[in-house]
Formats: sequence, structure tokens, C-alpha cells
Amino acid sequence: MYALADCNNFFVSCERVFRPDLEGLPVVVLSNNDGCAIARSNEAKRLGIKMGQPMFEFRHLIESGAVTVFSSNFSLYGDMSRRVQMTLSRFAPAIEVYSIDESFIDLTGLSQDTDFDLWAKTVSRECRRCTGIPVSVGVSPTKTLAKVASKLCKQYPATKGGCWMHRQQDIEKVLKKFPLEDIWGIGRRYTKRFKGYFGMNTAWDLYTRDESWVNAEMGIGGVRTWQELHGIPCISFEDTAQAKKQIMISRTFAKEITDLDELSAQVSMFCSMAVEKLRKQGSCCGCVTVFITTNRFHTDNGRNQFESRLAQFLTPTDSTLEINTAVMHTLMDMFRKGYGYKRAGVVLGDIIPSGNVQQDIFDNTDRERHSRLMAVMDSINRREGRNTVGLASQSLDGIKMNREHLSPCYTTDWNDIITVHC
DNA sequence: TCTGGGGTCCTAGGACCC
DNA sequence: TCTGGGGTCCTAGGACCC
Repeated sequence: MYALADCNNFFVSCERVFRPDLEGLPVVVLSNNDGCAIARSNEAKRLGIKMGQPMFEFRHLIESGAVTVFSSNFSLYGDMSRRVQMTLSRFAPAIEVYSIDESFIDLTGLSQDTDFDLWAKTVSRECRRCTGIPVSVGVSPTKTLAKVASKLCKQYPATKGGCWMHRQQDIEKVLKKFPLEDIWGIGRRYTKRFKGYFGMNTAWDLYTRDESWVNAEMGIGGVRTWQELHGIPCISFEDTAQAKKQIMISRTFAKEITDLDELSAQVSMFCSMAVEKLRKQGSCCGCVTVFITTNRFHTDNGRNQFESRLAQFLTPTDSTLEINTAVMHTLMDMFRKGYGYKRAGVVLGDIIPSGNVQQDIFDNTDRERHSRLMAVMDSINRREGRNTVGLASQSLDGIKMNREHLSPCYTTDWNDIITVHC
């Protein structure tokens, strides 16, 4: 058996923990730059606000006070996520953190005669009690079915946040009503094709197809989903975090940037952030890609550009100094005067474990020295906060973003700690 | 006027090897 | 005119996830 613990409307729930007055009211969390909706309370969904919808399209609701909005506060969400994970780990031998708001739990270690329905309800209740976050816990024989079960919990309050879906007749009953597009592994393309061409609408319509049909239409990934729906586990459980094969930092800017120095300062900062992540997972990278782009929504001015360039390293590296030098050269090479850049990013690739780096006989970089310096920088930044020390080329005042509706960092910044009056 | 930021896996086709 | 059989690696593009 597997369980999926899924936090309900996670970012909104995080904000509500510290703003209980917003319980039961429409709340939306916005993307970086306050661009579009990335989390909505049930009440906001009912008002018709869509996932990914640009804020200006529902600005009237904000101005009239019908909806409360927050800029995204990822330090808060990350910390709340960690708390939920800690609570979950009290109830299970192994958990797989799948995303910031979802964790799978492998229940094979638990006794055969456990009442998993009661177990799920207990886990949900304890998460709420310990963290303030409402969590839906679905239990089923496969990960895909556990996802279905956790959605049921959100739909039916009578489940009290937890349900165990395992009897064949129950699974059938649920799949017959479960929307095709809500299945894990069925995205927009397949939904459109299956609905339009084949008149399929529910999970049951996929379940009852032949495996060979699924293979022909969707390939091996689809077959896995199909088998999982049939109760055959195909998606493995990963209880240790896998090293990333690619690390990207990119941002959309509040305003278009036309000045090379200003753009360099931002990109240099992205580079530092990316390489810090690289070192944190104990890896080196063999190449770095830099990209810059003008506003993709302005297509009529003839000044549109998406440029990207790749720089390779003879010896894979994790030194911010070395990678930043390459990034700055690459950027200067691409930059065109007269263009307004709206977004930029740095992508590290060819990532390998630091221990596997092949030395280059002609390499004359003092790697030992770089690595001591990086270790010191990392430890200072960990202790004193991000960007306490950095490269001179980096932006000093952070990333140029709009965050007009930012909530305080209640749990990660001493200056923002909550005040209780009594 | 205003439109996010990360990731993964699979497949097909071409280049190349023996 | 006839034109093998088996591989690997790389890349681009398409699909998906949160």
C-alpha cells in the first residue's frame, strides 16, 4: 500500500495559518512579480479564478475587496513544507518528498491488519494539529490510485481528510466518476485528443481500453499509468532525493532591462544561486547555458529576441568564480543594445558527482583554493542569510521583482516573528 | 499597462562504429 | 542490378509533473 499526503491549496493554507481571519474567504497567492494566480482557496476557485490566470484579469475582484491576494513567499512555504514532512515521518518508516506540497509514503513496513482508513484520518488530523495545514491522505495499492484517493478526500468532507481505497468494487465505482484529466500522467494534450477523438471522459474509459491500445497511443509512460490504475505498481518509490541532472535559476523582471550592467548584475546573481544549489547536492557541472529574452507578449515591435548560449568546461566545476566568468562572457556576447530584456536565466548541465571529476592534464586552475573559498562563502551565507557575501558582479539589492502583497517570513526571520498581545 | 519557475522522461532520427 | 546486421550516442521535440 502507498499513501499520498497532499496539502490542500498549500500556499494559501500557509498564509492562512498566520491569518486565521481569512479562513472561509477567497484567497489567492500570486506568482513571482505578482503575475498570475498559482494557488487559490476553494472560495477563490468558486469565484472563477483559474490556475495561472493573470492578475490583471481579476484585479476588479481584488480592488473591490472580494479577494485577498499574497505575493509568493517561498521561504515561508518551504519551512511549512518541512514541518509537514516532519509530522508525516512520525507515522511511517519511509517517505518520498515528491514536491513542496506532496509526499508519498510506503506502507509496506506496517502490519497487514492495520486499518489504513483510520491511519489516514489520524495522519491528516495530526498534520493539521501540528502545523495548521489541512492535508488529504489517500491510501491505495499504487501511487496513481493513492493520488485518486487523496482527491476524494478533498471532494468529500465526510472522509475527514483520509481514505483507504482498495476493494475492487470501490475502485471501479470511483474511476467511473473520476475525470480523465485528473489522472496523474494525463496532461492537456492527451485529454484533448482522448476526449475529442475517442469520446473518453472518465478514468474508467481509460481503464477499460486494451493495454496495446494504450501502448500505441501513449507509449511506455501511458502503459505504466494504465497498469497503476489496474492496481499493478509500476512507479517506484524513491525515499532518497535524487541528485538533479539540471539546475536552473531564471526570473522575469518587473521592468524591461536595457542596460548591460544592470542585466549582468541580475544574471550573475542567478549564477551564484544556481551554483550554490549545485554544491549543496555535492555535484559539479560540465556546462552552463545562459539565456535572455525580450517580452514574449509583445510580438509586434520587431525587437523580439530569445537568445541562448552554452559554455563548456574542460574540467567539470562547482566554483562560482569560474562559472560566473563564463556566464559573464557569454552574456556580453549575446547582449544587443536597444533591446529591452524581460527575462533571463542560467542553466547548469552535464552534472556529475564531485567525486567523479576527471582531471585535465593542462588544467592550471587552483581548484583546492576555489573550493576552500566556496566552503567559507556557503557557511557564512547559511548562517547569516542569503547573499551576505557574494561576487562583486552580483546585484546587491536582490532580484528586481514586484512583490506588493508579500506576507512576513513568520517562521524564518527573527524580525518577522509573530507578536502575540495578551 | 499587467502574463511564473522550476523539473523529468521518452521517442525518433541521424551520425557513427564494427 | 544487387546493397547486412547489430550496436551506441546525441539531439530535438513532445509529453508530463508540481
